[in-house]
This record gives sequence, structure tokens and C-alpha cells, in this order.
Amino acid sequence: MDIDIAALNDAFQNNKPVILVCTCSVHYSGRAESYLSEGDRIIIVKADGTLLIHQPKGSNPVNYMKNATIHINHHDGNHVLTSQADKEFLDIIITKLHSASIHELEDNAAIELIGSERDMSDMIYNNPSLIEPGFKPLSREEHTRYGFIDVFGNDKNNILVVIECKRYTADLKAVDQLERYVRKIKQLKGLKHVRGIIASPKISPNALQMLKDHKFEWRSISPPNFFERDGKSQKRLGDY
Amino acid sequence: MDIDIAALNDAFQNNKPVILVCTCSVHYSGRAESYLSEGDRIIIVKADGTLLIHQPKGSNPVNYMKNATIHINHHDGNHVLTSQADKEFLDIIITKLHSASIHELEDNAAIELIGSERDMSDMIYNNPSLIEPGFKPLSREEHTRYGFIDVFGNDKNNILVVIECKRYTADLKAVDQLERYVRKIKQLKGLKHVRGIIASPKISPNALQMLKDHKFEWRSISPPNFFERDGKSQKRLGDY
DNA sequence: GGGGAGAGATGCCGC
DNA sequence: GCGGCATTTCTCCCC
Repeated sequence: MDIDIAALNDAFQNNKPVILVCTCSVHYSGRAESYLSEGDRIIIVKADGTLLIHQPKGSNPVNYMKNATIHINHHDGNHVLTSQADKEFLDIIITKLHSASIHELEDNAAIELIGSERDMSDMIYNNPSLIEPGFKPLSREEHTRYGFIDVFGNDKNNILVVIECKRYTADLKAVDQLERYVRKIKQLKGLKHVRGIIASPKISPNALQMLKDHKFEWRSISPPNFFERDGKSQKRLGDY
Repeated sequence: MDIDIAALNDAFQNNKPVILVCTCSVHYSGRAESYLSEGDRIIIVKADGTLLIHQPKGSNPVNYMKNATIHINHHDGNHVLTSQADKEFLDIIITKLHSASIHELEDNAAIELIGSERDMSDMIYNNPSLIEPGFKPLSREEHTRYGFIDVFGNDKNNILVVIECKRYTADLKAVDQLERYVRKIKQLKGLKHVRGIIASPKISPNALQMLKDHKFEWRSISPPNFFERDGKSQKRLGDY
């Protein structure tokens, strides 16, 4: 390699992104302990001290560290990259450095995302009839005072309704959450009857059973701007 | 750039990892919809069709796709990388390609990790007095028959005990889980009284309150082989 | 393949 | 800073 140790350490110190491709083994100690024996990996060090170690397969980094202080040195004929954060330590023994590059990257853009659970609760607030005729959401301020309930309102008989939104399949944990909110609201307001509703595109069989056990209800509702595309009806750049 | 489009498409087809550093914008459509305006990014394509787009900061990819079929083409004077999986679509418009590299990586190693919640429940099975004198865990087979309960046993008075382990701070969701398991066991066994215990190094104030409301208990227990190191007492490679 | 649950989860927001 | 909670969560295990 023609990039030397000094240049890499300078890049680490001056917050320049670095990409290494190498054969290495990895030790980690911190929130847990891990060891990864020798193999080929891609190592990325970002401007903010993020360290990522990627194997040739899999979507998640096999090891990582945030806000790391990083150095690279020679040791026993190998390169050794040491990474340290608060109470965490990571050592990479690099037996072969295939490539190393230092970059200057500028990116001020933030991702815009549509279709989150928050978008779903916004949609219900704006279209309360999605739940049922006569459903009247209460103000957002009211709702925050009693916790992180997604949607909170009155039905046509002025019975309080707590709604938990899930953007995909509602599971047992979703019913847990709803049950906890309903219990809390009953206690806070001194009410005997509060309705609980899960709004989601799907619900697991066990979750549906638990829902029924608690006399709660389910509404099949999908997050906004969410289409399960079949690829045939969509014009895309790759089609040109 | 001296790596041409044909070589990149060949790499994508033949499962060779590719690293691109470029200025680009990104559209995603699938489980949600997203748009990311122009900026400098690192793009990794792995041997298994994993696509990762990383900004110069942050530990998570800003966009990603698994099992993707990937092509790169010219379009309107730019490079356009299109990625497609089941019902997901991602387009990257590359206005400037700073570097592109194709790799041949071999890695058959799997990470070994110590200190998980499973290690914690193993520790309690092997050292039941960590919970209290006279606690007798039941067999692992027994426990799997009734669900995913971490530890399941009898106290010295032969009262059933359900234990939920958390490797860090136990929160409201942990109490939800314990409450659901205890309810299930009471129902399955037709019992009036079943004890519930959370074993974790910490517990949040609200979770502790909810625990008390349900007459459950808490034990301060840490996962095995877990040390909060201070860096001074540890010899490391970087110290040499 | 779906359901259930952990993760060295991460990231966001609110107090 | 901690607490609560969503996530294009991801991953693993088990049915």
C-alpha cells in the first residue's frame, strides 16, 4: 500500500473519512465481549468517529463503535488499529491491507421519509372516520399530557378511545402497550370503561386473541403513501 | 474514473463487492418512501446483494436494501444505479463518481459474543441462589413448553416463579412482558398466585413503580463477563 | 414462512 | 442526562 500509517493517523485526527479493505481479526470489549477470527473485511471510519467493520455478506456491521478515538500502529509485523470510546475498546489486527483511501466528503442533506407510524397517527387525526363514524380525536396537547398515546379521542357515545398505531403487523407487544395505556388512562381519569383499538395493516393471530381477551378492537389501516408495488405499474429510472 | 460501467455491472452480476464514493441523490420506495437530496456518500454493494448507502456521519446507513438486483447505467449525463428487491425499489443518481473499486473478499469467520441475555439466564440456571435461597429452576424443556420465558422455577415454598432477564436497564416493556407471562402461566396451570421477578443490573423508576403495582419483584443482577472498564486497569494492544 | 423476542440494538424526542 | 418508544429496524430461534 502506498498510503502510510502517518497519513491514516492524520486522517483519523482530522475527521477525514477513511475506507480500508483488509484481512483482519477483531476483539471487542465493552457492553459485551466479542472475538472475530481472521477474514476479509471493509472498514469505514467516518468524520464523526463512527467505526464500522463489514464482512463481505450481511447488512449489519459485524463490529462497530461510535464517537471513537482511533489510531493505527505497527505491532509484530502487522498493522493494528485501536478504537476507544467511553467504556469500550476495539482492536483490529490487520494481517494484510488490501487498500486504504482517505476522503473529503461533504453532505448536508437529511433524509425525508414518508410512511412512519407518526404519519399514520396524523392521518387518523385528519380522517377520524377511518376508525369509525362519530369518532372525535382530542387535541394533541391533551394526548401528550397522558403519555405517548398515538391517538386519543371520544367515540360517538363519548366513551374514551385509546388507539395504538403499528405500521406493519401488530404483535403481542403492541397489545401489551395498548393494555398499559388503557389501564393508565382508566386510573388517571377514574373511569370504568375505556376502549382500546389497534390500527395496523395486519395483526398476528396470537395478538388478535389477546386483543379479544381484553375486549379491545382492531382496525385494518395502512400507513399513508404506502403501496405494495408490483413493479409493472411503475415507471422507474431503470426502465429507460 | 478508470473503472467503467461494464466492469461494475459485471461485478454486480458476479457477486463481487463494490465500493463507490460519490456525490448522489437517492429515492427509495418500498416499506416506506424516502428521498435524500444531493451529497457525498459511500456506497457498498456486497457479495450477497446487500446495498448500503452511508453519509459521512452517523452509524446507520441512510438507505439500504437486502437481496438486491443492481445495475448501473448512464442517464442524462449521470450514472444511475438502480437497485431492486422483492417489492422495493431504490434509485441513486450519481452526479459525480469520486472513486469506484471492485474487490474479491473471502471471510468464513463468525463472530463469537459473550454477555447476552441468554448467557444471563444460563448463569441463573447454574446459580439459582442469585435469585434467592431455595430457588429451584425447572428444566429447560419444561420452560420452552410454556413459551419464551427466560427462567422458570419454584421458590422454597413451591410457589411458581417467572423470571424475565434484561441485560441492561429494565423498562416498562420488560414489565409488560413479565405481566403477560405470569398471566399466561396462571391461566395454563390454573394457579391463583405466581411470582414475577425481573433480573437486571438496573430498572427505570416508572418500571419499578409498575412492578410494585403488580406485586412483582426486582433483583439486581448483571450479565456474566461484563465489566465496565475504566481503561486504566486493562492492558491493551494499543498501549504497547 | 410466520411468530416471538433479543440487540454491544440505533435514533428521536421530551423532560 | 435518562426515559420511553419507533425502526424501511435486523437477526435468530422455533413452530
